[in-house]
Amino acid sequence: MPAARDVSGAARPKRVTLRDVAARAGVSLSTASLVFSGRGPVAASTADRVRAAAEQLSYAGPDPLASSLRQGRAGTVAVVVEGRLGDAFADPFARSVMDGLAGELDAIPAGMLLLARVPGDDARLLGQLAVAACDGVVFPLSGPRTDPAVDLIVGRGIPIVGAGSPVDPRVPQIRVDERGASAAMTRHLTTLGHRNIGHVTMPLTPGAMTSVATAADVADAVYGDARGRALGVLDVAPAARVVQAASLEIAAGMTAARLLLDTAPDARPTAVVAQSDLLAAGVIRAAGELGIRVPEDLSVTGFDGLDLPWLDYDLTTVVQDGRAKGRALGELIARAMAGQSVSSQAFPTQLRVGTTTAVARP
Amino acid sequence: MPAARDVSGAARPKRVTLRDVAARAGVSLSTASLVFSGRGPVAASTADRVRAAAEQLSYAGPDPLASSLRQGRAGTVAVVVEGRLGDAFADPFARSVMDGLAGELDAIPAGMLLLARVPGDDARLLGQLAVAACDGVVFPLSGPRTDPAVDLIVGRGIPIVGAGSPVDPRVPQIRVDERGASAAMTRHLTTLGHRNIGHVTMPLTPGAMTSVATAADVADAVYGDARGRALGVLDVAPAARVVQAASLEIAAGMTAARLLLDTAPDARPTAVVAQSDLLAAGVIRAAGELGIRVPEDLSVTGFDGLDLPWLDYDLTTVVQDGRAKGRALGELIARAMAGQSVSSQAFPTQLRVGTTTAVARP
DNA sequence: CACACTAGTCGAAACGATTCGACTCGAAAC
DNA sequence: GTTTCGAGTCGAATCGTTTCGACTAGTGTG
Repeated sequence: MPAARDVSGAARPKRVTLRDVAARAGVSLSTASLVFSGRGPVAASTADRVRAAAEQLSYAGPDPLASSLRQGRAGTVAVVVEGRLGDAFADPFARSVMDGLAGELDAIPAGMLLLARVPGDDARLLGQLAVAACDGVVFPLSGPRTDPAVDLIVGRGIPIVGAGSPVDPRVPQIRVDERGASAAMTRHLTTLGHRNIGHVTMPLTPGAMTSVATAADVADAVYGDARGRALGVLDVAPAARVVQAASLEIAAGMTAARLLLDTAPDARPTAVVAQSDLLAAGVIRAAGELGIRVPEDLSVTGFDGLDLPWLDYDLTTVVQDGRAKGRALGELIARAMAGQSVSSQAFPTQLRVGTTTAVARP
Repeated sequence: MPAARDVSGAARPKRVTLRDVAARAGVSLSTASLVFSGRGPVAASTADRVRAAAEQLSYAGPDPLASSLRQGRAGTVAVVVEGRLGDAFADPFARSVMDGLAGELDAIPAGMLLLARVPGDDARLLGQLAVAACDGVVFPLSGPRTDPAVDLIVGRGIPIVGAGSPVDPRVPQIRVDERGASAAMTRHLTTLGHRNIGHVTMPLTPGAMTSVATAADVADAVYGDARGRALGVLDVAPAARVVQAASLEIAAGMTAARLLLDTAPDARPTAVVAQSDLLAAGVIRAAGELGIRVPEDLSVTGFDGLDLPWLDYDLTTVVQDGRAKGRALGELIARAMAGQSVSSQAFPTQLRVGTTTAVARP
């Protein structure tokens, strides 16, 4: 057979395979395989000969694809993040979850295939999942409550785990009691005497714009954690005015906050529950620009428990350990991939009172 | 053959393959393959029969591993980030590069296999690269100037591209003139009359601690872009005092800045060149805490051109379009994977003067 | 009516490894 | 002296596709 030629016309030498190495070392293909996998008993002298042959032929080790096919495992876990990559990782909490998850995947060991659900192009994610070589799929971040990808992945016989979404009996979860934690936070504020409470939600639906949200909007929310947290607020403060932020960024929190705060002082909420720390930072910033003092005139709360050194406050927030959450997800998918049956687990949060909440002014 | 049984003892039905589908549809294996790949002429009626059979057997499409093996392409590109995942994405500029890169990989199309160079565990990355199924490797972020991984990857016959690192004739680059841009920035300051200039570098070596760096430290730096930027400063201001930050975070910039600023006012630099916008933000913050006014008492410059809405200044900085850089990297690896010969390209930057630099006080 | 051509289909040969069972051979056990 | 055993090695089957070349039947051309 002549050497293969690629489009550019350059001669491409035939690839060296384990067969070539075995031939050169004067052993059988199977023995050579045993040397590289270290799985069987091989005489030291034989092993050396094989390795020497590999060296001479500059054989770089067994082809991952062939190896994977034979072994029936891709050695890879698909991880789906919500939104474009640059946005998905803008949230420090998301980063800490991913960090913990990455550590566990390393330990399996498994590679991490990163897939993004680009807003407005759901088909792309489905297509990628259909052809992706992976042994498991993780949804580590808040995503849509229902997801057609689940059918597809289950159809391929691959285990899935999530962090609250997609909601499906076939998807074991590391589950945070968003609603309960959010209700507890709101109760903290009512206990301080706040009666007029505003709420800034994360986006309730993909492509959300900054807007006032009705109870129906909340109930119909696509994103499960935003929905849960909003419901928690409404459980305790049914009259709360709810504003949806357009993204998780500080600027979005500012914009949303203005909808609540830029009004007559006596109609203005005395407390704002934000669904994330970054949104809370935006609220505080917007308050500052409007001359509203925190916490004297306005109490502000967040969610996640981030370390925000540049914030001049110690934010009252709901602390969850993102890295631990990521690790828990990693352990869950590892067990599922090992064929063990796994079930959803509760993940703890803790209310931490800082300097951004105070008793309501009389 | 009896149904395979896994460790847990649960019966696992034999996997349905294209062969089963073909048999059920009453066509040959090759024809069935043609239906799914859409590569050959197939009668519409035949195609329908095959698809119907697939539906009935709940066949989810060709196995990616087998398909990849046969086609000789993994459909995946490995992307190496520096440091733990949570840290690597803490830098907004890194995120924008990754975002642009992800977009181009989608277009190839290719999956993105994310690998992290965890500090202190170089072996892990090597091991992962040795067994990872991928058609190309991208080093989109600043990494060590030399990297043993290059030999490994080249040995496997896989193309590599980078953004300035690793420095190796076999690695085409999207290259920024770090040194020139940094020198231009420093010249901006000397033109404003600054004579005593401080410099805050990104980590020069893995595991760096906050510390004063000598010219030799700079010359020996492991990380290429930190080295280039520092050399640029020293080109114009050879007497500049150089302090190395321990990370890319704001807090690290603050710590480093104190080493320069917490001193007698007449010995203190009148300008600080920081190697990134986030470090610059830390410098500004540290100055504020020390009662040093920016820009009246101290000019501060950054690098990258991030959008920092929470910073009360318009930072003087070197703007580079991270997303475009990521796209350029994606195009480069795409061409290399297509067998075309590719070569390094220059990537433009632009000096943008903001409100953090002013003429030196007399 | 012979001819070339195309659309449609198929069988068989890869792709590059892993793994199972069988075989050989010398050493230890009885 | 036979039997047993384990270490070491090997041949062959297998993983699930894609693709190449060959084949058939029908269609249009001369």
